[in-house]
Amino acid sequence: MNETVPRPTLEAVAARAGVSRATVSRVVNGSDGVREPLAERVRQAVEELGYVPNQAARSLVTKRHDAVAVVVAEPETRVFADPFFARQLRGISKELTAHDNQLVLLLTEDRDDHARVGRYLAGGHVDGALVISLHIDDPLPGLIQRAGVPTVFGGRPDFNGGVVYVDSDNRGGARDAVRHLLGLGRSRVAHITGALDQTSAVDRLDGFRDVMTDADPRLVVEGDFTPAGGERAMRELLDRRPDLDAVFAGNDLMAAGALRVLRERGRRVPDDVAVVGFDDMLPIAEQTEPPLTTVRQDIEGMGRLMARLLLRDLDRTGVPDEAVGGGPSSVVLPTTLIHRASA
Amino acid sequence: MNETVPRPTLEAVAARAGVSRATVSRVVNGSDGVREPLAERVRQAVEELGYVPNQAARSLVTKRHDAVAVVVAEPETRVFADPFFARQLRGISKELTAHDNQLVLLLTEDRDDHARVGRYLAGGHVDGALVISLHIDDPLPGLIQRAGVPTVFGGRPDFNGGVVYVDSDNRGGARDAVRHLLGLGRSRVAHITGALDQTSAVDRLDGFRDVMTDADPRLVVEGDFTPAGGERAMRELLDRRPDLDAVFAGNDLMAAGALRVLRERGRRVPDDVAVVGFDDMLPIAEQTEPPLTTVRQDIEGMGRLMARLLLRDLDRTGVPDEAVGGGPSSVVLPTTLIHRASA
DNA sequence: TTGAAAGCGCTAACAA
DNA sequence: TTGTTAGCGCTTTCAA
Repeated sequence: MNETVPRPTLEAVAARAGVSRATVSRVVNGSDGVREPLAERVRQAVEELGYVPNQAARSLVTKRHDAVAVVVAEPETRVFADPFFARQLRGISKELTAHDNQLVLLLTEDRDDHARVGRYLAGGHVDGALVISLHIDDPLPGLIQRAGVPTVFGGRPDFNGGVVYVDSDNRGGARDAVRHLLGLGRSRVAHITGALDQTSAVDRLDGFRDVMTDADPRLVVEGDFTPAGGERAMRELLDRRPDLDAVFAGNDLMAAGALRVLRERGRRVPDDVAVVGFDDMLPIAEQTEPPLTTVRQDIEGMGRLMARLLLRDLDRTGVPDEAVGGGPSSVVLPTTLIHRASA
Repeated sequence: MNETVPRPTLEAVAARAGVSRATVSRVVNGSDGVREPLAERVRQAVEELGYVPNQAARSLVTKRHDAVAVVVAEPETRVFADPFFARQLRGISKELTAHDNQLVLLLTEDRDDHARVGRYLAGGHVDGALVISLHIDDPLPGLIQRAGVPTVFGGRPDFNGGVVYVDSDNRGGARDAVRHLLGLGRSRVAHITGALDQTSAVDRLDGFRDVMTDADPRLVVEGDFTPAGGERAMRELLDRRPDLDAVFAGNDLMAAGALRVLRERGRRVPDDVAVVGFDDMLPIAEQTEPPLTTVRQDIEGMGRLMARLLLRDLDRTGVPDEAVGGGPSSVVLPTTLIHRASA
């Protein structure tokens, strides 16, 4: 099972084709300036020998790796249950693949992993980093900054400073959701927040408060983005304010949990209680009972955009940021309210 | 945002510590044979300069990368909805991390990606590969074999040949599930299979048939491992054989879908129809209504074991397999029936 | 125990 | 257009 056959080198190809290493290198890298008959001979030699360039040697001189680290800063087990992560990853992967970049996945389980990640990024294995699912007060951004690696964050970080991030308009989306509920004639609108150590949850809560300026504090319960958390929160809300007539949940998973509790308690949705979620996570949002009205955000698109911004930045090799207008800037993507049966 | 500061090299550290490059290299790599005072001086220089070894240069000479590719051969969107993937990945990541190996993730979206993956593996970027979620007739194993990269598969491949894999005892687990249903006095036991282009689904079906040797073919419907597929299959089963009194679903997600349909059709679980799943995917299996009796497999453990087998193989550098007993061999992990309320 | 020197496989000036 | 040559930063004999 061990690899034993030594791979052919540029040298070997050159010898076989009867040219110099430089010529082979040119052909292999698609730079022009090699006359066709020669190029063809080289290609044939490459083919015959099954030559594949040694990436380490190439990186050593080019200082490029065509690889990007994706750091998933999720110390909780949420990453298991929440398809959000997989979807964003898929978007990132697609975009990186389309530009021939490799994805090096760095999963950080706990704080100990941070040092390892910092070391890895500082080690110059990758050209850049994408950080998703960052939590408030996470030391990761500091480490990354110190490592000096170009980075794009998924979701607004909890500090300011010239970092680039891609996020959805969480606050605006939340406002839309709540306004929709008010438009339905509801007045006692509750909110189940996400985990408040993430800015997305904080921003959605802020959006809720923007509209419900004088909401009873008992109408807001902190959840954790999981279905179980949604159930727990819903129970608490019903206990505190049995007269509530609408719920805005911080994501669809929690909304699904809330729907279960409402059914269990005999409340009809949307007649007694209208429910709006966030994400439009399919197929979940379509399959709840009743199907969920929710705020759509394009999770895969966010992933793709993150990768695109990073790659664009990486391509401007050597050109100082000032010369091209300050580098890439953060993007906040719009959300859309999707009307289904729950509100 | 672009990296501009050149990293310090071994040379720089050597100069600062007043020693040769060789000595620095020895200290950095923890090989003994450097006297303490000198070693200390080197360590200090490393610290002051913030030196981190250049992995490309190191790989060029050692031919090691301390990186492993994880190939997810999932062309469907199932990877989004099914936590199976994330869980196995987490196990792999933990084990690799514990041994200071990096995880390079290769997501293959469609057949076109195969060539890319083959090229990557052949390119000698990684020391080995882990392949999960392989489908029957997938050309990937062939490509990988040609690339000559040590590989461990997650799940039994659909061909024989000296490949190493880690799998659960799908067939045995299925038998346990069906026998449990029979033990409950059920006789008209149906089976919702997984996607039959994966050996895990085939093996579970075989296990079902081992016990239900003369089952009505109408009691078997092909599903696809998704909740929606479970619903569809359950509807079809009820239409075909309204008198069925038990269902063994190929995984918990489908079981959850089946439970929804049973409730919708007014069948009580387990009174009218007993249901058993597969995976013990938490929290799903615990939160269905009623909680799911299911066959547990240790998904994360499988991931960890795959990584361990690969790394063990990798460590035997240069030693021919014959000398150490034929290399690692495949492992089939036992399953456990978990009793909850659904059967 | 330490250092000098060769060379891993490649790219990129520079020359021809 | 093609070839020659000098490294990229590191490990690893081999000598001292």
